[in-house]
Amino acid sequence: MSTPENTTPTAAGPEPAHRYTPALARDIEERWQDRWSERGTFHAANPSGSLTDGAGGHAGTGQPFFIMDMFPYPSGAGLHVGHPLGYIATDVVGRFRMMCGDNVLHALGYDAFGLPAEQYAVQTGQHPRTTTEQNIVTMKRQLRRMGLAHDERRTFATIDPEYVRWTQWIFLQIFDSWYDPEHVRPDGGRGGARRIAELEAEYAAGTREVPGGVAWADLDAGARRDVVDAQRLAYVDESPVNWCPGLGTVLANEEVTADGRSERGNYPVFQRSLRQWKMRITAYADRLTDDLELIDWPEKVKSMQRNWIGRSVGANVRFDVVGTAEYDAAGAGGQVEVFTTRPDTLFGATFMVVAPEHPLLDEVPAAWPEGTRAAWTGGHASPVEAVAAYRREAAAKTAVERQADAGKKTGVFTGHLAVNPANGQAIPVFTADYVLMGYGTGAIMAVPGGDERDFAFTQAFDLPVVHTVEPEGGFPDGFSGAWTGAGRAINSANDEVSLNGLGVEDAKATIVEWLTATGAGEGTTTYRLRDWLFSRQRYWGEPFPILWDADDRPVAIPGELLPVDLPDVPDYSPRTFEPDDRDSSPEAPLGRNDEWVHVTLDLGDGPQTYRRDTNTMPNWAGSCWYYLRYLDPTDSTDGPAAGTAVVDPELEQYWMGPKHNATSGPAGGVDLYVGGVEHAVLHLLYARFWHKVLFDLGYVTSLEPFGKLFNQGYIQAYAFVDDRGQYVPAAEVTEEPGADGEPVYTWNGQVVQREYGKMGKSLKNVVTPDEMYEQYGADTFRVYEMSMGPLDLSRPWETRAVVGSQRFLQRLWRNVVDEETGAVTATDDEPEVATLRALHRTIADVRVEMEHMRPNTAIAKLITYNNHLTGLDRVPRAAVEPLVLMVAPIAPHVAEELWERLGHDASLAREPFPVADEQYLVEDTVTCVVQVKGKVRGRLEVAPSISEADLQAAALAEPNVVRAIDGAPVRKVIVRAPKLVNIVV
RNA sequence: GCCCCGGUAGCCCAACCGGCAGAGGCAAUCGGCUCAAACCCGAUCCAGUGCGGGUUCGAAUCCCGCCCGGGGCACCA
Repeated sequence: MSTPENTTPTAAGPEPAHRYTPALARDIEERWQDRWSERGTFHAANPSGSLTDGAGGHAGTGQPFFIMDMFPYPSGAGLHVGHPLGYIATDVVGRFRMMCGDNVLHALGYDAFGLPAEQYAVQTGQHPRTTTEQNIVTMKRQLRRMGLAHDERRTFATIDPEYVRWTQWIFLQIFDSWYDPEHVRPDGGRGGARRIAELEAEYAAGTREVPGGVAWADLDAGARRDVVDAQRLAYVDESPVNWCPGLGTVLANEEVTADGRSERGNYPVFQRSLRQWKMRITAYADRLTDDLELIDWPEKVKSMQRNWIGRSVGANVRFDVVGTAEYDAAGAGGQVEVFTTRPDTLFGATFMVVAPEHPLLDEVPAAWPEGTRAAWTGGHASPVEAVAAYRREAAAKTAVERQADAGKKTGVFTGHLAVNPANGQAIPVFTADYVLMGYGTGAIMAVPGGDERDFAFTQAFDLPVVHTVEPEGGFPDGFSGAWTGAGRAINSANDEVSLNGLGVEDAKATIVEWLTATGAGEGTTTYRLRDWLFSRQRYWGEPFPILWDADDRPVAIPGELLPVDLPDVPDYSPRTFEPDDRDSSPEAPLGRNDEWVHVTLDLGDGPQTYRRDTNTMPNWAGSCWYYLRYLDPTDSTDGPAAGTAVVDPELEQYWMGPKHNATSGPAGGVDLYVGGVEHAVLHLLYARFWHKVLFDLGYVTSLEPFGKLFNQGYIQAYAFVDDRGQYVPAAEVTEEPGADGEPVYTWNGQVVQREYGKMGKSLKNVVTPDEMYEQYGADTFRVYEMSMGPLDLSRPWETRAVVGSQRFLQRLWRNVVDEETGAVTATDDEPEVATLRALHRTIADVRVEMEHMRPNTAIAKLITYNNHLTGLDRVPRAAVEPLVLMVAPIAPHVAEELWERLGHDASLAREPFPVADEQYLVEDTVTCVVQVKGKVRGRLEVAPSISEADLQAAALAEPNVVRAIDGAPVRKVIVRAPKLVNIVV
């Protein structure tokens, strides 16, 4: 891309003194940015407390409108032009809503804990707080220069001690809660978080049964705590977790990709059994799924969340196993429980499959039972050998290999036989890696007649197939395989129950009823979602506000002792390992400061020695609740609730409560949340979970944190590679048409190839906002970003096209100001009717486009109208002032400047957005298109009110139309007065 | 393999409930301004809507089947 920029005035050029140049734009922009700050123009007014608007008033009659951008991460690399797209978009919406009279709350904080900040600090050899704070300063400067209408009093960073305090406070609320599935919530729903004290009280009173059936009174203090600790929403648990040696920390499932690597850094991840903190997000699985109905989010993101939660309704069925080591002919072997979504096909279960890790396989028969077929044994002499070999093989397979083998069915007979509870048949139990230990019960009943995978397995292992569902009208000719579609049950009856003839849904209900009655199973629901692994072994995160006592049980640090600050440690870089060193173990950097770790405190029963928890929270913690901080960044120090809760309830209700304004839904929440789709299941799921806990505990009234979500597209860029595959600076590449008409790209005389993708340092194609401010000014940059296309679409950056936006603003400037003298040229003449028509048409259209977040088409209409004014000899003030106001949300600095020069003292930030006058929207005449057989043959200028009959007559008389009909008989005439007539001959 | 989004001029993109394929911008060409050029001003050029069917008086738009690009999920019982 060649960028022969020549917009900078040079000494040689006779540049008019008052032209809207980048230099003048800079001057105007910086001046207005200062004024906005000084006047508090964008201070959002709370209904009470110290945060008032710029004039010192509390929230008035305007409806509250809360806009948010996804939390930026202050990266050391600085911004490129792709980053601000969403910020400009929200700014445009915010400024527009403000001009429509809303009380707009828009601020921006910084998500500053986490791996990249830590890695950047380690690289540069400085403390992460130092580099992070520097990065924030840089980013703030870059963003301020863009003219964003943020309330800067409400900014913060997650690393601020006052912020950490509340992150830890919320953790303690979650720690102090358990989930009661029977609890009736304020919103009428069933199931919710309750305080641990209530659980203890119910145990003590005997109104709730203690797990294990013991009596509360018989338990000592330690045992009681164990009972309670196991039920907390934040709990410590020893279980298989994702251990990533390359990062030196454990990771949540959401942070591991499908092929078993870390999302960040792409290192291998291993399953290790470790004692770690978890959050009981699974308790909220139903609500997290169901409440998606209540919010205005892209369907794509909703489906990704539904998919991730993976609710699946079915039944658990228990099969007796008769082949256990201590074989008992009476059937006293163990039982294996399977999960199935198709209990109606139980009669077709001709074998069972358990995951290689299934505990049933810890003991298998010493010899193959009678009836074992050759294909089942894998050539092994005994089940013991066969199973051991297969388990070894499966364990050695990486997630990637397992992935690649999907579809190929491997497995082996375990020697166990199980009894199908429906028909009493003994069926073989196989182990195969297509059954996963981590889902359902780790065991399935295999129904090859109704499941493709099970059928594929029978093809490799010589197993019988029984169909239990027959499609309407019988199986197709020559059908063999699994029938997964609708139909009626067949082959499904025993002495007590018959499904035959029933449809799938009725059959499910009938068999579940029978299973429940006989005790062989019951209806159940499973989820793909697992509890959220919440601890990390890194330095740069929030410490857990938890102490471990002498008995190694967790104790909450009292609220008044928060925040727990990060200790100084000799080395804050994490202990990392060879990425494939699966036997390594995590080591928390916080543990390196002994003085910090060991504390003596009096928590009510005399001074005791405690050991601090040395984990840190994942960086999702800070972004789980930051939207609440914007509402109440000062802890309402002067309000009645003064710092007793994470947010003043009055403020939460005003800004976020259900139906807090005309467009807010039943769940309430942020009115517009803009960000990339990459957080679809991480941040957005975690934040919803925390919000629901806070709801249950009575701290918030909104059911959901984000009422409306919008995913913006990405700004992409071209990159160029030479013959050796090296990237060359994109800005220095020139483009020429080649011999075949295709463009040829050259750099320093050599031909290079063009690629399309991200903007990045290593791709040598970064364009920064600072360059744009320098070459064009912030307003031009904003107009260009907004005019490139619809907000939700990704599109390529093209620096040389920016000049179009600059020309627009220059023409607008010239329509008000004389370039030579600087004098205001707008006249007090009454605009002509044609101009008024154009103006009011523009107002009406721009309003619609702005309300639907389509700044690209709004800008197109503004340009059209501006071009109309350019064509006039003299531009009337009454024609250009509304244009200045309409431009203001998009190019606010130049609009403010023109507004002031036009003689207005006050900022236009809260000036009412123009309203169209209906009388200029009706046209004198409209052009009616006359089609003959769908082809345009003539046009008529007619009155808008023309009747269908008159229009038809006029159309049939039009000379071109008469010629086109050419005497053929008219069969039909379609009239859509006043715009269209179609004549069919 | 399944699901979602997209495909309109050389490029980025408009086109509301099916009704004239073009709002805007970039590039290109020509003209005006200029000693000349840039800037600026004016004008022009350019596609029949990825492909094939269907419905309709009429399809970019609705339906069916493909192709291409982007994204998500992927042995989930």
